[in-house]
Amino acid sequence: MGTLSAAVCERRPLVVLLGPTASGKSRVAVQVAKRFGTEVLTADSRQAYRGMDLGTDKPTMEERRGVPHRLIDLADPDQTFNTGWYRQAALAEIARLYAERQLPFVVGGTGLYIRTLVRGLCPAPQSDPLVRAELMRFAREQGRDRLYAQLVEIDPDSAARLHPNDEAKVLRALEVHRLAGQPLSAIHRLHAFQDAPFSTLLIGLSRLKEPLYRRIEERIDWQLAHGMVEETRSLLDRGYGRHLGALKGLGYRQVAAYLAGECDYEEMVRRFKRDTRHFAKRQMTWFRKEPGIQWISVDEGESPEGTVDRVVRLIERFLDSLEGMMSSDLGQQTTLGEESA
RNA sequence: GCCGAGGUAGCUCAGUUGGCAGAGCACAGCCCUGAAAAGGCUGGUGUCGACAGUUCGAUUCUGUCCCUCGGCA
Repeated sequence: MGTLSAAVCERRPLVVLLGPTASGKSRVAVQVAKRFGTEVLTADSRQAYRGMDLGTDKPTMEERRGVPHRLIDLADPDQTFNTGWYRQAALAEIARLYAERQLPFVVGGTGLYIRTLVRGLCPAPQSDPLVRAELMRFAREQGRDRLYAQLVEIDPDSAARLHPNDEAKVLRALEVHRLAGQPLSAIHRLHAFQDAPFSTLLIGLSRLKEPLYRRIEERIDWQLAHGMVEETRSLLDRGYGRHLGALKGLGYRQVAAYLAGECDYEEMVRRFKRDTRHFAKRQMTWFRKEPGIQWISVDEGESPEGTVDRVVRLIERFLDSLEGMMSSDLGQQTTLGEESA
């Protein structure tokens, strides 16, 4: 049975808990979800893959403590999970929760997924394997510069924005042009992340760099001690090759290189930790630019319960503000999150 | 103690036939609209071990000393 009033539910509230890897989101999230009698909607591009559990730091059944976790285990490692797929699945879960009068509570660190959930995804056509394969072959045979030259020709605005070496994005822009018959930059211009389908509260969990990096290393040591190498080996044995996007994720990539004899164990650990630190840094760069995040900085001494309380208070205040809104405010994005930004 | 090799960026090292020192990694900053844990861009002043000599000029050549690592004692 849900906890949202009809009035609040109509305003389509959406609460997001985000932060860099190893900031402690998952643990806090379970407690927060419990307090509001709701579920956890994961926003994590890697936890979407089945059979990739340890390496993606999926909470165990025990850790979930009876709180349903959604949007994980949606795809097999040889499928290409992506932003569009995620968004569609997430919107379906959110609609279901509203029907049950429950608060949608999104938790994760994949910045793009969160952004497209909160501000929409431009209506460009989804990726087409055939077109993509053809473009990749062109790039391989003719070189990146020739690929980029094509983009300069058909979509100079996108080309100006992208570096010739950024093959993945150059490829995508060419793909869209071919499928949609118009440049990606034109589609972006119309969209510009202007959708606001929800009244959103964004809560960010931050930690100082040093303690965060230490937590990252500790988690990796734990993962390796609890079967990370075996999990990777088992994926490879089942025929999921290293070229797959899923196997290019943190940890799996480094362990696979080690299993292939490309480096020794110690070097693998070093790279795993280093690349994860770099990733956390990139996440923070992304989140810093994201408007409206209300940051909670967690210091080392704080208990998880303390953090939970702070998050709960923010959410209660947010829900109260929605309760008090006139119906004419419907559809407007709340600015609660920007007050202390 | 003797012989050999070496002391240059946080680390590993390159280099300057004498002219304001440069790579990789680490680290830092940034970009991102269906691959996003992916992909991409940018950032190098450090008593060139110390002191003295030669020189217009020494991190580079010479001498002495200090330190590190091998080998022999």
